[in-house]
Amino acid sequence: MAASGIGSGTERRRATIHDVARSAGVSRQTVSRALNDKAEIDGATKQRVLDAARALDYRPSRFARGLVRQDTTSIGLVIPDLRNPVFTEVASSALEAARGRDWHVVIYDTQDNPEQELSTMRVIGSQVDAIVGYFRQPEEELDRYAAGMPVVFIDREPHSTRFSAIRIDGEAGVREAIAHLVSAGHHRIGMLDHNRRPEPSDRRRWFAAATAAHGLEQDASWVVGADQSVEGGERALGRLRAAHPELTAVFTFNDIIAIGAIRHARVAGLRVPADLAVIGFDGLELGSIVEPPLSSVGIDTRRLGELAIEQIARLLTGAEPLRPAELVVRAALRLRGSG
Amino acid sequence: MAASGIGSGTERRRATIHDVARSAGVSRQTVSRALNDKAEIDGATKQRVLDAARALDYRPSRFARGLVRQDTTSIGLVIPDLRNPVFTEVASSALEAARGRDWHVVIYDTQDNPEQELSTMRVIGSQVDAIVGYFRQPEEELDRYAAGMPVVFIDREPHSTRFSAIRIDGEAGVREAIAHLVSAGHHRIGMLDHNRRPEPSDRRRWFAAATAAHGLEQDASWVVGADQSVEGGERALGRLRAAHPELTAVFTFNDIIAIGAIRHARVAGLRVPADLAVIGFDGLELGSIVEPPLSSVGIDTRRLGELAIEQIARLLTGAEPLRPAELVVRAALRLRGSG
DNA sequence: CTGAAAGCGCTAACAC
DNA sequence: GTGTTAGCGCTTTCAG
Repeated sequence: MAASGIGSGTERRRATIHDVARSAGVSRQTVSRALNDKAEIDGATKQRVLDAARALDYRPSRFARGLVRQDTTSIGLVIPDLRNPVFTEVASSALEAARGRDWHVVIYDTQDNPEQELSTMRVIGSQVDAIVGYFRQPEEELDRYAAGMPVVFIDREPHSTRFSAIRIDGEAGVREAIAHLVSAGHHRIGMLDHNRRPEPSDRRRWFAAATAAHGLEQDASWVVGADQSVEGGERALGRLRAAHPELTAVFTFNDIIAIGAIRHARVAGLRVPADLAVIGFDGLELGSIVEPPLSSVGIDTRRLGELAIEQIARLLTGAEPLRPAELVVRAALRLRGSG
Repeated sequence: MAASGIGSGTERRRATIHDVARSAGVSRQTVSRALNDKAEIDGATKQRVLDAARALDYRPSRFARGLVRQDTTSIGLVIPDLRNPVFTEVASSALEAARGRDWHVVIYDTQDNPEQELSTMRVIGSQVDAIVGYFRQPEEELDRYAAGMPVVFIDREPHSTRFSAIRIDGEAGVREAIAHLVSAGHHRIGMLDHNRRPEPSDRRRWFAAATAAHGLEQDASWVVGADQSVEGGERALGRLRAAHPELTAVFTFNDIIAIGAIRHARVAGLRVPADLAVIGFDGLELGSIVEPPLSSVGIDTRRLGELAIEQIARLLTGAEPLRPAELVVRAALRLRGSG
């Protein structure tokens, strides 16, 4: 009987601890002891058990094990689109924070489709202990599927206390950005917002407040919606410039859109930042590879991930949860060249 | 005896199906029926059970459920660095393919650290049914920790039949790239390889073969190693140009390094592709946001993900696994502007 | 339509 | 050192 599994038979049943015990001529707990490196076991028996286990291609059932030692926790991370660097950085940070607690992270990509948020919730519900991520569906809908599981939103304000949320506070950062632009002589500043509900975005509100504070011209025509993609930003800036040819600076909902804006500028023969200043939001590493490097109101994604995981931990253990005021990540202006 | 969760105390014990049954005054199986939407149950009883469950904040144990219905499968996806777009695209593709089979994907980021591959293997071993990902550790090491689990490598040639692998075949694509450069008049072509073992990389071998086929000058001085980052590419091109100022084109190990090369060129005042042509490898979406857009020998990451998942499926069910010759993704030249 | 019994695969107690 | 006895929480027979 060769070492590497039965392979040859047509039957497929995974060996259990029982099979190993029988094959090694010991009891099940002896097998368990050998496999889990317990102290109270004879060296020779242990080896015999290990050999038998290997011969049978035995692997313990994670379900049986999880059932009896109630320790492993895993959380679900729900992301709209893993190919979008905005979310990748957050995912990476959450992963890092989770590793620190020996948690497992099951990741779900909803493909930017709200319908999938619900199906994900349902399927995830029976696989993880808590959920953190981005959601667009109404809270009642999500709650229906979440079945009482702890849920932490990212970048979304919950209405009820049923959900926690990590809030991104970019008010001061956006104010900085606008102040910087104004001091550089810009008075015609537009914005490329996202183009989906809920509108207007917080970021737009911060923009409106900041421009108002400087007495800049302000009406809805200075803001246009953009798809969350480079092409989206490119097109949106086209529309904005059509409405306001006198534009000299633009603030965007996120860095991806900002990169689109820079590309539009280049195609249109505008120098950045001389003819058109561009400031994004998020502060992605990605921003440093475009030319000129993107200035941005950036957030600390590592802290964001850590906060989310910390809150989950509290929710899970029943410890005092962090209060909304503590669940905030503040953004700050990072000048890199484009604005 | 009672001993059940009083809920109001400081104790935290999750309600079980038993608690719900008692609270609703029915048996455990009736609860199970209500929760799983089975047919044979009275509407009123069902509602009563559901209410009780909600009141107790009951959620079924995934372990107990998994133990009895042996269906849910989850796989581990091991990635060196989720912030590196090279891996993000692959991860995203694997996720997509896994969703199609209702599999769960637990993702692990080894932070580019081979040590972590092993610890990840160990911790992952008891949490997933199979593993797919990038590894640098020797096979024997990995095998020691993988405990007989199916493992599929990405972009790595296994020595034994113990492991499967998805191979990236860029030979023809690199040949195309070099042919293109030569036909555009380039005869001094260098390469920025990666700088870690095993060296030389396949990509370097393909490069050597392709340049040799065109009778180009060829020795080790035309290839320099680079860190897998934009800065790495930037520095490496500096060294290459120092050795060969007459260089007019460069092929790189991957797109990230290529982007660094483009940046170096800009800083050095070289026009791309007029003074220096740059062709990367991978064909990332990312390449289209730099200026000029990056030409690259690209692979179909979706197909890569799908192949990996398909192979895992076969390994898991005992079906005939795909043969190495079928586990190949071929790369092809994608001209976009930089070369 | 509902309940009683049995067992999924494993480990934590306690025996010996 | 090793085996025996009990469950972990759930779903599946099979009776009623």
